[in-house]
Amino acid sequence: MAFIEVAVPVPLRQTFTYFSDRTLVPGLRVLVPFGNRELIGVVIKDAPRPASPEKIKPIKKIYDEQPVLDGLLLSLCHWLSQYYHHPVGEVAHTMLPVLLRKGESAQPQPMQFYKVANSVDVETLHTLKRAKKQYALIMALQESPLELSLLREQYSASIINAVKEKGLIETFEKPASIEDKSWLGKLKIAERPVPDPEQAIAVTAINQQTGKFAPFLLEGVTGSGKTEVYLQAIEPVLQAGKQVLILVPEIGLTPQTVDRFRQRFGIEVGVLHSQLNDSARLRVWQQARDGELGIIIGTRSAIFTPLKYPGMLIVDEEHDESFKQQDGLRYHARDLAVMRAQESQMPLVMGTATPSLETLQNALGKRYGHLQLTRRAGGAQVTRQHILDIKDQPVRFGIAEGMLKIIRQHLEQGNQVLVFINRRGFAPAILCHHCGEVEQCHRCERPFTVHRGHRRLQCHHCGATRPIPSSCSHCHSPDLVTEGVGTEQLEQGLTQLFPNASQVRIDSDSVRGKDKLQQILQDINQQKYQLLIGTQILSKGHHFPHVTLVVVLDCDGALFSADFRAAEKLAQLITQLAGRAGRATKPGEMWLQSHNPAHPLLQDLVQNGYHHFARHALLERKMALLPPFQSQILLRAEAVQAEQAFTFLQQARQYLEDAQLQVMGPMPSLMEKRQGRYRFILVAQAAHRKPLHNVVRLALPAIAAQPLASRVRWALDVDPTDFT
DNA sequence: AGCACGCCGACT
DNA sequence: GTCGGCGTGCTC
Repeated sequence: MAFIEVAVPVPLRQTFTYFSDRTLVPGLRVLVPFGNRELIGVVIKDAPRPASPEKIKPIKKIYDEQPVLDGLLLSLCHWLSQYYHHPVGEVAHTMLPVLLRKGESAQPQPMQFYKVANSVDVETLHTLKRAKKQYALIMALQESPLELSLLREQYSASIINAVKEKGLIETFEKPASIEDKSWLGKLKIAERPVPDPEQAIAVTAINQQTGKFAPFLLEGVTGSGKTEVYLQAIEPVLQAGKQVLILVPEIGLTPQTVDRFRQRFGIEVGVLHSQLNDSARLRVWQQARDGELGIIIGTRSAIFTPLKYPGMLIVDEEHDESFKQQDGLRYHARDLAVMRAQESQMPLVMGTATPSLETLQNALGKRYGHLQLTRRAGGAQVTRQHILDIKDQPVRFGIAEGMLKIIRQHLEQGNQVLVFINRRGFAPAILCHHCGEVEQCHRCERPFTVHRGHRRLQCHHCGATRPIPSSCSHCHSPDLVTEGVGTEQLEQGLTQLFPNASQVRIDSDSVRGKDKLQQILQDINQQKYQLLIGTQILSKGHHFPHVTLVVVLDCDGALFSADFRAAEKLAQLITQLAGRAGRATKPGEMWLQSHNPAHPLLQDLVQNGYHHFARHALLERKMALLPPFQSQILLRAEAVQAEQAFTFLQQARQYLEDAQLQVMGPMPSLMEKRQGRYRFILVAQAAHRKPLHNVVRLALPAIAAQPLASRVRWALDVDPTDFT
């Protein structure tokens, strides 16, 4: 008889003890009775003899022979639970593919194949000469048998059924087997370009660290060939029979990206993206665990893929926000990559043209190796950036008069124009249309946020509020502006202003659906549209050779946002956008509309580029006592009755009072109300991670035990990136 | 989170 | 008289 500690998927910060007639290794899935239901939990370790053994229930079923969380992933699970202060059972659950959470086998499954029936001869084929598609299917199968799901992707159900009815094809099963490292035999390196000196230096630096924990920031301007560095850096890793895991942003996982890796090495690439179905996902997971895949490319959650032969980790577009999970276990895949690289003693390459300030600070502080690519391949020209002062200018639909003229010029030359609305982190600041002065909190020197509902300004740093003023505190002009324009308003306005230009809107609403985005992007590059209106999505990974003008409308919103990261995000966006437009023969220009053309961050960005901007922004963060120089933990609460959420945080605040911590709030979240619930946040920060986490760890049980804790929805967010 | 138990309002 | 509203208490 053995007592076993099991992590159960419930939001309780504890494990539960069960008994079993045999000892169980950590990481196995087991079925356990829990209250009046049964749950699938993960074995954590042997438990000591419990104080009250009569309460202990038996383990009902053991799912695995072999742990689904190996030693390294299990220790990552514990780390996650500690660091993100999240219930260990939920962490374990999040780390597993959906089907494994439901009790599916983790072993390779026999695969169903279709082949041409033995009875089929030339004559029967002849009868198909009018059924072209059926004929093609048979010919394809004659080439080689195909797997069920693969065949379904290429041929419609009616065609498959038709030939099946005629008895022309039959299924057979390929027994499950583990083809450990089978890819190694197929590995052959396609011809590769000669790296330029900077690329060569980067590749060499990375490869000198094989088998060691070695994080690198690969800071390379757009078009400088970061992917080529990845490709050449992983070459010896693969040749040594080790695996490479590559994380890419949500939107960056295109077939082209995958093809580039597949073609260079001639081996199958495991792909994990958000639209993949559960069984395909499980198969890649299993193949990676059993060493059957050399390269795995995936989005955020791919960081939990087990690797039998861990060789190297790559995080592409390291700065991308999609690496941070925004609900449940709010982990950051880039930070987890660092943990995994450390655990498995392997190099980690984080590549981007616009490093996050967190990573940049680590690189400047020599904790990460810092590799730079400053040269653009193929003589591509830099998009010239300008700032358009819109103080006192007539503005129509968010576009200044002067800007309209420039747009018209580009359209008349038959070029495409991209109008970009920056709504991210949009917190309406109030500023003077005459002098550009922004109303600020005197104590924090941070802009006030307008809260229309209460007709008040509020400082999102200290929580102070005051009424909305009627005139500018600097020049006394009554012409104060707050709100930016929405996409729809802009779209209507542009139709009115440029009736002859066909336009398309690209935001998360208009591109919902699997291939919609790819289709629109294709249409854009075939010049079916002249005016492109868009948000975030446009800045990621796609290239628009016919766009010669990029207009960014609301820069002020980001420069004076209550979200201190808004300026960094704006700079990343502008830089990424600038890299996407134009080409060698058709250089592009970019115009940024602002009431504050002299703003140092904006000036720095336009004149000296992101590289320079980021180093300045770091200095500002340091002076303002903000991340990455301070650690933050955010407590969110939401409730139908605003009062309840507010009071909950107010009470929670008491438990967080500590000399080493600064606690701010509670204050309304930037987006005060969502889905009928009022949302508030409380921010705790400290210069050092340790005391902050210690205080939170001690306070949590008390916070969770508050009567209001079960009445409001609340959650912790460690290292928050989003204050909406 | 779920799920049961428990105590007060408008229905067959 | 019962169905069901959601408050609160527990889960090895």
